[in-house]
Amino acid sequence: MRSYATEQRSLLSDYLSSRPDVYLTAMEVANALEPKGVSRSSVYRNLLALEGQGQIVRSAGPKGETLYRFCGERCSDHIHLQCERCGRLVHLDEEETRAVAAIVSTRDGFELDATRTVIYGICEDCR
Amino acid sequence: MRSYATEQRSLLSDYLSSRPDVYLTAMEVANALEPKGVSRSSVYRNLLALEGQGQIVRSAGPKGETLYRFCGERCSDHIHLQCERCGRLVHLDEEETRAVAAIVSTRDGFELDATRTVIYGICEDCR
DNA sequence: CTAGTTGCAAAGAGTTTGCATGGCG
DNA sequence: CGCCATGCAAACTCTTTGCAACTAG
Repeated sequence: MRSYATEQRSLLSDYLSSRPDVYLTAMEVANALEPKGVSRSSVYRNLLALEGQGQIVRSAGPKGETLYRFCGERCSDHIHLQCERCGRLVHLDEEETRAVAAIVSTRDGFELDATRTVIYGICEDCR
Repeated sequence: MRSYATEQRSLLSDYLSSRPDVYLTAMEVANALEPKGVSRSSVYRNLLALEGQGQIVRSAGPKGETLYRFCGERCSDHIHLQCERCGRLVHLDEEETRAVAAIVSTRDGFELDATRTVIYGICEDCR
């Protein structure tokens, strides 16, 4: 099953990649693209597809809202921190990520999934 | 505003505390307690209340489902690991948690929120 | 008594799906 | 052309809310 390069897909990709490091709800994306002629269902269908391809990461906010974040290739190899107050996202570097991985591996040989893990806290500016 | 000790609340607390370290959806809880005579709305209302009191932690699964987990007092001082495959929950000890906190604090003075943070990965048994 | 709590049913929010139309290749 | 993708609207799921009846203190 091949896949077609449609106008809507390209608009969606453009929008997401223009907002890296920001967690967006499907609704925000849909509202942003609706004026450009992308239907709600296409947004949902394509967000799912992009998630399957690993181009965006699906996660969830403290209240359970589903959130999507554009994910450059290079984001799969490190953990992210997120400030619970301002939402700022910080990318740990590979060395820091390895250090965390080392800690968790001492427990049941736990193998860290950096893609899915987000460490929450409060950044200095928000304190 | 004081609070009444009702039959429904006690059933809910009993049920939750009998299942520590397990993430439950509100629906699972509601289905389990419905036969005992607790209505769905009471389950939702009391889960919210318990979350406010810090007795349970609300989080979200990979697909965005809202999950609740009973949280003994002692769980607020350390991070949890969760296996993405079997769902097993591992409690890091305070020393390990401090080590992670130290790593993230080098970034923007980021102050770890151990209550909300869950590190995902795959446990040894599941590999 | 009297304020907090419950159950029900209806309303809401967010997401998914069926189907006919349209567009990429 | 053939197949995939789109748009629309209806269907769905999960959660919240209004209101009258109920109950703990």
